[in-house]
Amino acid sequence: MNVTIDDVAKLARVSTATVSRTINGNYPVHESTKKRVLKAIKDLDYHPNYSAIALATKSTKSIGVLIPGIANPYFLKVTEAIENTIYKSGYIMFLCDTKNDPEMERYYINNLLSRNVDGIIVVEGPDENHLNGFFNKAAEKINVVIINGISENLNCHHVSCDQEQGMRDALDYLISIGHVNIGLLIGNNGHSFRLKKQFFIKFMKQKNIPLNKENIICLQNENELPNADNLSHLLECVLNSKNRPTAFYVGNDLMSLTLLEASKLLGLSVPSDISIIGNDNIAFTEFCSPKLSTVDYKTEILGETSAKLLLNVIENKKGDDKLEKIVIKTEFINRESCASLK
Amino acid sequence: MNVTIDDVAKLARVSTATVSRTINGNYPVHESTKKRVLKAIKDLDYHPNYSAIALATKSTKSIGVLIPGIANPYFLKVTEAIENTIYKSGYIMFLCDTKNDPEMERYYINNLLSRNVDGIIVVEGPDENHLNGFFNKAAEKINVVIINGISENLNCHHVSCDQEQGMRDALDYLISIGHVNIGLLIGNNGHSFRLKKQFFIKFMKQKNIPLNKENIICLQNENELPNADNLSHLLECVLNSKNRPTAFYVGNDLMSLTLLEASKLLGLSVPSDISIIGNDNIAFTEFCSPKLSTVDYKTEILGETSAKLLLNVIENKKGDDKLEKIVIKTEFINRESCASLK
DNA sequence: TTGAAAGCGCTAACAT
DNA sequence: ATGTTAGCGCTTTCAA
Repeated sequence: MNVTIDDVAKLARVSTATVSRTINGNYPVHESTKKRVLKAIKDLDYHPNYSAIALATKSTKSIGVLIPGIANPYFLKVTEAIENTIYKSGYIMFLCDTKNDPEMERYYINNLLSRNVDGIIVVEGPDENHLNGFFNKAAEKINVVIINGISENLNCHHVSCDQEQGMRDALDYLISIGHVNIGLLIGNNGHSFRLKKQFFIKFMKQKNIPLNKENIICLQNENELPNADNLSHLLECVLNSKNRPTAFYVGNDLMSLTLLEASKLLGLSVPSDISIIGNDNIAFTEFCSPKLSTVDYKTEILGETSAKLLLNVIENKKGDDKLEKIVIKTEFINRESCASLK
Repeated sequence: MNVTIDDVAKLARVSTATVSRTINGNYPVHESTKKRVLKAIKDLDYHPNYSAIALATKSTKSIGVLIPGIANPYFLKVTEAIENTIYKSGYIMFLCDTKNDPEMERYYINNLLSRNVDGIIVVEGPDENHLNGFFNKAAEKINVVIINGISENLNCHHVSCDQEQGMRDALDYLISIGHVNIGLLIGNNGHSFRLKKQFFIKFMKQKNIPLNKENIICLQNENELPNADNLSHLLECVLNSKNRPTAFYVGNDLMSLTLLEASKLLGLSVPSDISIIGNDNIAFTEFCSPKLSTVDYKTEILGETSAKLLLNVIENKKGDDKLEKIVIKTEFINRESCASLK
C-alpha cells in the first residue's frame, strides 16, 4: 500500500493532526517536532492523497477548462495562458473538448462538478446552455468564468473581447481603401459570430452601404481546418457569384485560411482580387502567404485574466458575491491580405 | 450542502449500499427498488462525489497527459486523439505542459500520483527522467504509457513511431533527385532528435556521402514558432555558409517553418534554392507556400493507440504484467518543398 | 503545542 | 435481494 499520514505520524512519534498541521502550516507546531515530521515525510517519500483531502475539505486544487475544439489554435493559446497562470498556484487543469455540442458541455460540467473542481472556465462555445439557464444553475454550485459568451442575464463571471472595436477598425480600413462590396464570413455557433453579424449590419447601415444579404455567409464547422465541405460551400455560394465581394471580414482565422485556400482554387489572388481580414490572430496568419491581416484577440491576456479572476474568486469566497465582467481590448493588425481599390 | 448518497437512500427507503449497487450495477437489485432509487436520484439531482469514490476504490476515472509544449500542434493532435478515445469510456484528462523541463515533468507526475489518476501518458519530452530511472519508479505505482521516448531499460508501456522508416524514404528521395549536400536540423531535447541524428549519420555513411559536421544544426527551442532567436541562429550558422546544403531534413515541422522563414529572409527560394522535408505533418504544412513535404507521424493513430493501450491496462490489471511496445508506421508525404537538382 | 476522535461520501465484505 | 458497518486518508474541533 501507499504511505499515508499515519505512517508519517508513527515514524515521527506524533499524531496525524500534528503531521497535517506541519504540512499545511495553519496551526502552530513546535520547531523540533516540525523537523521530526518533515524528516519522516522525506524518509518515507510521503505524498498526501488528494482524494482524501478533497473529501475532507471540498477543495481539489483543480479547475476544468472547456473548449469547443482542440483543432482551433485560438482556443489552445487561451488554454496555454490559463495553464501558465494556474500551475504557479499549484492548480492543475482538466481539459475538456466539447466539440461545440451543448450536451457535451453539460456532460462535462456535471462531471467536473462531481469531481469537486474548484472552478470552471468555459471558452466560447454554443449558446444553448447560456439561454436555458444551465450555466446560471451551475454557477450556484461552483465558480465559473465564461469567456466570450452571452453576458446578459448571466450569473457567472465573464471575460470578453471588445468585439466591436477591432472589427470597426478593420471595416473602417477596408472602406478607407475603397471597398464597398464587403462580405462577412462567420460560423454557425456561438455568441461571437452573432455579435459580429449584428455589428456588421449596423456598421453598413451607418455607412449608408446597402446590405447584400448574400454577402453574409455561414460555415457549419467554424473550428476546422480547410476541408472539402467548407471549401465547396464557399466556392458555391460566394466566390463564384457575379457580384462577388471585393473584400471579406472573416469571423475566425481558421475560416480566413479556408477562404484563402478557396480563392487559390479559383485562381483568384489575395489581395489583388480579394482582400481578407481575419479574426483571432492565430500564429499561422503570420506565416502564410500572403500574411493575413486580422483582429488580434489578445489570447494571452484573455487566458491569463480569466485564470487570475477564477483563482481570486476561489481563494476569496468569503461570500462577497459581486460578479466580475471584464472586457479586453482588441487590435486590428494590418499585414498583407488587403489591397486598395483606388 | 450537496446531496449525498444518504439523502438518496433515505428518500428511496433503502440502505446506501443498495443505492451504490443500483448505480454501479455490480450486484443484483430488485427491479422495483431499482426504480425507486433511480427516481430518488433524479428527483434530488444527485451526482456522486468522485473524491469519495476515489478514496474508497482508488480509481478516479481520470488520466494525466504530459506534453512538452502546448504551442506545438503536433502534441495537440496527439492530445486530441487521446481525448477522443478516453471520454467515451467516461475518463477525463489532466493536461500538463512540462515545457520540456525534467523538473516540471517530475512535479506533474508526483502531483498526478497524489491525485490517484488511473494512468499517465507522456508524450515525448526530455531524456533525463528516462535515464535517471524516474519513469521506471513511477511505473511501479501507476500505469504509464510513453510516446516516442527511450524504450531501452524501460518498465513502462511504450508507443512509438517508426522513426527510421519515414526518414529513410525522405532521404532516399532527396538523393534520387540529385541532392548530396544535405543538412539536418534538429532540436536539443529528446530521444527523437537523437535517433534522427544517429540515423542520419548511419545513412550518409551507407550512401558513401562524406558527412559535413556543420550540416547538423541544433535549435534550442524546438517547440516554438519562428522567432528572432531561432531565426538568427539559423541565419548565422547555416544559410550564410558558403557550403550551404541544397536540402534539409528537419526534425519537426515547427522548425521547418522556421527554416522556411529564414530562407525567405535571405531571399532564398524554396524549393529552387533549398529543399525542405519536415517531420510530423502538422496542419500548417499543407497550407503554407510552398506546401511542405514532411514525414507523417500519424498523430491520430498514435494518440488513439496509446489511449486504448492505457485503458486496457487500467481495466485489466489482474497482475498480468507484460509490457507492451507498439510501433506505428510513418509515411513520407511529398508536397512542394523539394526540387530536383538534375 | 499536541492528541483524540468525529466526519467527509462512498464501497464492499459480511450477515441475513 | 438487502442492510450493517468498517474502512479509504485526510482535516478540524474539542480537550488537555
